This record gives sequence, C-alpha cells and structure tokens, in this order.
Amino acid sequence: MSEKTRTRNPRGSGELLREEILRAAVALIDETGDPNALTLRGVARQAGISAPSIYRHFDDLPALVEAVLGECFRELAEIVRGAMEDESGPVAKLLAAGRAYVQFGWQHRARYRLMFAESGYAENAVETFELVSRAVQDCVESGASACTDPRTDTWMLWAALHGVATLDKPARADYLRLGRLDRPAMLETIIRRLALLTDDSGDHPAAAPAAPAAMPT
Amino acid sequence: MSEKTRTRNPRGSGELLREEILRAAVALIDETGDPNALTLRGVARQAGISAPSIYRHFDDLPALVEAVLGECFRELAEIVRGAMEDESGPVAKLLAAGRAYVQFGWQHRARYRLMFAESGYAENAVETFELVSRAVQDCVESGASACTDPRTDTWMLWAALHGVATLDKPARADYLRLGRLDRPAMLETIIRRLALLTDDSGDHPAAAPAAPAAMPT
DNA sequence: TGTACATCAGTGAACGCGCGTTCACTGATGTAC
DNA sequence: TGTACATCAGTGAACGCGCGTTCACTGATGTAC
Repeated sequence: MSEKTRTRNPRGSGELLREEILRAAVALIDETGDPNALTLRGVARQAGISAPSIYRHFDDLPALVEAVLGECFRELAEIVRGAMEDESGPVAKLLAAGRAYVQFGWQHRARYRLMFAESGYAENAVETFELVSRAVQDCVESGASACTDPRTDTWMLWAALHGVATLDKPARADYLRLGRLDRPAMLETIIRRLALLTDDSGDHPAAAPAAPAAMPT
Repeated sequence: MSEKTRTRNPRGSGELLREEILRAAVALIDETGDPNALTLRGVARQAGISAPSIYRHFDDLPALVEAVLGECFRELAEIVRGAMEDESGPVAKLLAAGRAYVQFGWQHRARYRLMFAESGYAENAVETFELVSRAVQDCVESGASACTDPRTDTWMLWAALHGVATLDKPARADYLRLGRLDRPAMLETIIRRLALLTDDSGDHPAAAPAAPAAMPT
C-alpha cells in the first residue's frame, strides 16, 4: 500500500497484516472475477507486500485459502442474519434471508463460486444453514408453512437458492427465450413453493393453512 | 495409446484424432475430478500424443475447451432425452428428466462444474432446457401441473436442479445434522413443488387438479 | 536518561515446475506421370 | 507397373511466463542494563 516499502506493523500486532492479507485476497477475487486468480503471489501483489511475507502469517497457500473461505462464509452468515433482523414476522424473515443469500451470490460471483468449489463448504455453511432452518421452523410454528420436515425442507430450499445464485449469470443473448425475467418475484415464488408457504402469508399467523402438497415417501 | 509413437491416421481423417482428443479431455476431467486439470499438455498426455499435435485440430486452448463443453452439453441433452423416452406420461417424463439431469451432475462432478463455470452455458444448455420446458408444458396440458407460466417455471426448476446437482457433495461429516437424506425422494419433492404437480399425479390425466399456490405478481 | 542488543515483521534473489505456444523437422501415404 | 514427389499428421526442442516455496538477509522497534 505504501510507496516503497510498507510501514512495518508494531511488534505484537502480526494480526494486522494477517487481516490485510485476507482483505486483499477477497478484493483480488472480487476485482478479477476469477476464483482461479486467488494465488499467493497475486494476493501479495494486491496487498502491496512481497510474496514471502505471506508465510509469516499462513503456513502455505491451502492455509490461506482456507482462511479466506472462513472469512467469506462468516460474511455471508452476517449478511443473511442482518437481512432477517431488518424484518419482522417469520415469513418476511425467511424471504429476506433468501433474498440476501442469493444477492450475495450475484454480487460476489467469483467469491461465491470459490466458496462452493472446495469440499469443505458444508462445515463452513453451518451457520447460515441454521439461520434459514430456524426461519423455516418459525414459519411452520406460526402456521405459515405446511412443512412437516423443516430441516430437510431447508436443505431443498438451500439447494434451490444455491442454484439461483449460481445459474443466474448474464444471459446476454436470450438463448432460452425467457424474455425479461422478474428475478426477485421468481425467487419469492421458489421460496414460497419449496417452503410450502400459504399463498397470502403476509405474516398474519392466524390465517388458515392452505392445502399442502405432502412429501412423497 | 500406442507404444512409442501413435500409428498415424490416414490422410483424409483428421477428424479421427480430433475426436480422440475430445475423448481424452473428457476422460482427463472425469479421472482427475478437477476441472482445472483440463490443460493442453494434460490432454496431450492423456491422448498419448505430443502437445503441439493438438494445434493441428484446435486453434488454441480456448477453442479446445469450447469444443469439450459442446461435447458435454450434447451428451447431457442425450441422456435427458433418453431418460424421458423410457417413460410414458408427462409427469413420469418430467420426473425422469430431472433425475437424469441431477444424476449426470453427480456422476460427473468435475465435468458438470466445468460446464457451468464458463459464461457460455446458456447457449449450450438450450437443447436440454427445451426438453424440460416441453415436459413441463405437457404436464400443464394434461392437467397434472397448475403452472401458468411454464417457461419461467422451467427456469426455476432448472435452477433448483442445478443447485441439487452442484450442492450434493460428500457431506462426509454430518455438519448440517441432516441424517441420511433420501435424495431421490427429495429430488422428486422439489420437482413436484416447483412444477406445481398435483399430489397424486401418477399420470392419470383425468384426475382433479389440486389447489394450486398461485405465483405472486 | 543513554546505549547496546535481541526480536521479528518484512524482503530480494533464486529454485524447479508445468503451463501455452512457436518452429523447423520427419516420414508415411496417396497421387501424377 | 514403377518411380518421383507433394501432402500433411504428428514430433522434439525450445521459449517465456507465473507459480509456490526456500533461504539468508535487513533494519526498525521494544527492552535490559
């Protein structure tokens, strides 16, 4: 960052550069739009330090990648949580969670891809999954959802959201002849159908539950 | 493939090695399980030829990758079509299409990832998309589906299937505490809910349509 | 308060590697006479 | 039918590049006396 050589961090604060490195890594992925751009030398370049400096803070490249992934998943959970807190009522919270999740994927394509490219995502995604799972459960308890197995239904919902977050790219040419899609509306529809939300559920919990489509055995 | 140097293909048949190269590329991805393993030199190694030989058949690496992607998408469409042809009745066909699609993703993880890693997937996926779109439309026409906008609903269904195909990885440790998932059943549930299939629709088109959850405007 | 010194965050040069691509070539095969 | 030759599928050697990693180093900073 500095002109010639960066101003050294004080003695006890090795943590500082560590966080700078992580921030640089995230910025690098976001800026290049390519998950493969996450290289040790690239991160060093982005952070304005020499490549070997990274070894003072991370054992090797895999360790750095792991730390980056942890950071990204933490941010994702925070965003989803924040979106939920801004709403009141279980259905509104669930819809907000879905919107926030997918939006994260859209806004940070490369990072999102990287997060789910490695095998360890299940462990990292626990926090976010629990948030959504709780939201679905709350919908059931308030009578807004007809789900009988909320946890499994959350997995299905997650898969669908993941698909939307991943698939919705440019569609520059309209090869699929879909015209202009109303993506927010589609996203809401997906959530409503998969989570078996009652049609009009605008968070008046006393509403009569609609006819549910039972899960096939 | 041969011991020292491969036996040359006869004069007019430059096509032969071209196809061998494509097969080698696919085998390479499937065997390594890593989309990034698709390198020009790697393909040459796998095909048992020298690296420069590839330039007799493809302009450069991007051209080779493009050809590989085209090949993979053609295979995907063929598999989905075959699965549909093995069933009779619109609902059975739709479910079979979904199963075949997701199974392709599970069986060829790396290849599937590669197919959707690049930006050109929409163009390549047209054929498969049309197959599923037709299947959904047939369900609507037979009264088995309550969809009012089959093409958009197909997109939503596709996104969900894509999510399932991508997300369902090892879950070696059960971080999400989902226990043993009945994946085929879950897949069917996803299709039924998103395509608004009537609950019992086992392809008796005269059955009374169940209460549909309308798409929010 | 002043000075010698140990600490340790960050560096510059070098390594071996696999990559995509180029270039001049080789030598079997089909064709012209 | 026999021979000279053009064709062209495939090759071996070499290039420059960016990568991850190592090594001995530098020099500002906090500490001991």
